[in-house]
Amino acid sequence: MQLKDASMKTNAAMNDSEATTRSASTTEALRGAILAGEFRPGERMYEFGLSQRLKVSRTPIREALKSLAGEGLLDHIPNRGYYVREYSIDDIVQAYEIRAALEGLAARRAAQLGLAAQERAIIEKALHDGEMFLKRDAFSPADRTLYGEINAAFHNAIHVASQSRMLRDQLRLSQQVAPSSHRNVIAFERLDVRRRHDDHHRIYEAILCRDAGRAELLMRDHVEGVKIALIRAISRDMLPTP
Amino acid sequence: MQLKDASMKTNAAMNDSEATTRSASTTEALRGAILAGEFRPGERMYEFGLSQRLKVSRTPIREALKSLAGEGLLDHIPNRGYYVREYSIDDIVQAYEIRAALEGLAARRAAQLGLAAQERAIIEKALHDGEMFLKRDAFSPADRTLYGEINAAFHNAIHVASQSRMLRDQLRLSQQVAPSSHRNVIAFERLDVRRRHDDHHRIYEAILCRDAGRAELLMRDHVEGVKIALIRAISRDMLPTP
DNA sequence: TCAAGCAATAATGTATACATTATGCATGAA
DNA sequence: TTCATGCATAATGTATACATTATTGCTTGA
Repeated sequence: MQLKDASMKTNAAMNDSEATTRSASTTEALRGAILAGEFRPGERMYEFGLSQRLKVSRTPIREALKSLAGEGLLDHIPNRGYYVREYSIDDIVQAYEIRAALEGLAARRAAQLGLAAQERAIIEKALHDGEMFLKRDAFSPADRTLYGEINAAFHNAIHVASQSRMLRDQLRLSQQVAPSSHRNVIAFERLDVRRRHDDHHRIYEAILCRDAGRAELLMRDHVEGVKIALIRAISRDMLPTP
Repeated sequence: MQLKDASMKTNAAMNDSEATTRSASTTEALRGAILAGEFRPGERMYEFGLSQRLKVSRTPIREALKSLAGEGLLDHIPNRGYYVREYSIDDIVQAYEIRAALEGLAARRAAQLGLAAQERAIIEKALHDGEMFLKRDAFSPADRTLYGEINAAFHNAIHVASQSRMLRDQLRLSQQVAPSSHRNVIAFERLDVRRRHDDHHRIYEAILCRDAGRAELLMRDHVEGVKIALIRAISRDMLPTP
């Protein structure tokens, strides 16, 4: 368990990570640890143990746990503590369905409202970076992270362009699923990446043309495509291990 | 302010409302009060004042506030307290867009998975109750609440039938918007209610036929229809008051 | 041998004291 | 007057003591 010390005052020099309160930095630390898979699904989160590890009292720990439960990362059973929420394969597939619907909506709104210059720049950079990426010979594990970032930049710009806080919040919830273990199941072959990247180009064009219906359709199909790829990858992995 | 005492042990006989902890009952009490419009949008929620009113210490109050912030009912500014979140008309319209997408998804899943006998029964009762309701001569304010319940029963049954906790959670978030004030703006004329109720019949048929695509389309259009009615009602109300 | 029940222990829930941060007002100088 | 400064006040943030609830393991009785 690699949790960093979340206390601030005791450490002379703070991280530049802008931690306002211990509650906030504890929340970030725990969220990161959960998403990084440092806790097993179903594992119980003991307040006292966490407070010792993070060098804070139980109070900010409890606040962090409550927040993370609200985000769906933990389950809370009164008088029985917090547990890392388990996401089944089916849950993750469902999350993609939800995300597909919401991303579609975001793309539609982005097309309706139009893109700001800065948003266009970010998207075009993401498209360019994607092209560079695809010129490589092979994809290392680190490359997956890299393309993940390029991909996130593209989608994030559209979320921002949708100009809807609620939509962004809901999208964040639908994306914040499945730590580590399940995530790497996703198929990551050249053809898949190529296809998804081409989707990005088409979606961007539709948004530029202010074709809201088309933007929504393409975006929704794009995310559904990832869902399908995931299902394919799973069923392929399942066959050898009956 | 009509907040009830949220403490349990001091009261000999508890409400049957199954309160497990003071945190939980406080959360319920505050959520209900906010949704009932007992706090004005933008109003600050002082921990100490609330703790006095609800006769509990600040600890459960703080837990409740954190939960409600996670649900989107409050905004939290570190070191500056919690505030009742303000939802603009545009926010509410956006919420309907999100809800339309998610309800559509729920209907699609319900059609794919099929309805259990109990779910069918609930939906048919809601359809029947709606018919009875429409036979009335006039609609009193109390009737709005009644039809609201019938409507909620119908939609809720489909949420359950979608068999997706995440979808239900996200739907709850998208519905838990706009207390009191804004909510009553919605057009509530016979033709509107008739139309929406007919939608329900058609949606149910599509689900029964396991026509997932049609169920989704109809449901989405159904909720979009409410959105349109809302926009119409607003622009109508706007004209007299420049 | 097994089940029921009862400590003992450990965890969560709650209250409260203390620490830190924001806010408003008074004071004083430009 | 106007603005800046600093202190008093009040609010939130944090730690901690105490209360309540779960859990565990042991004892006891059948």
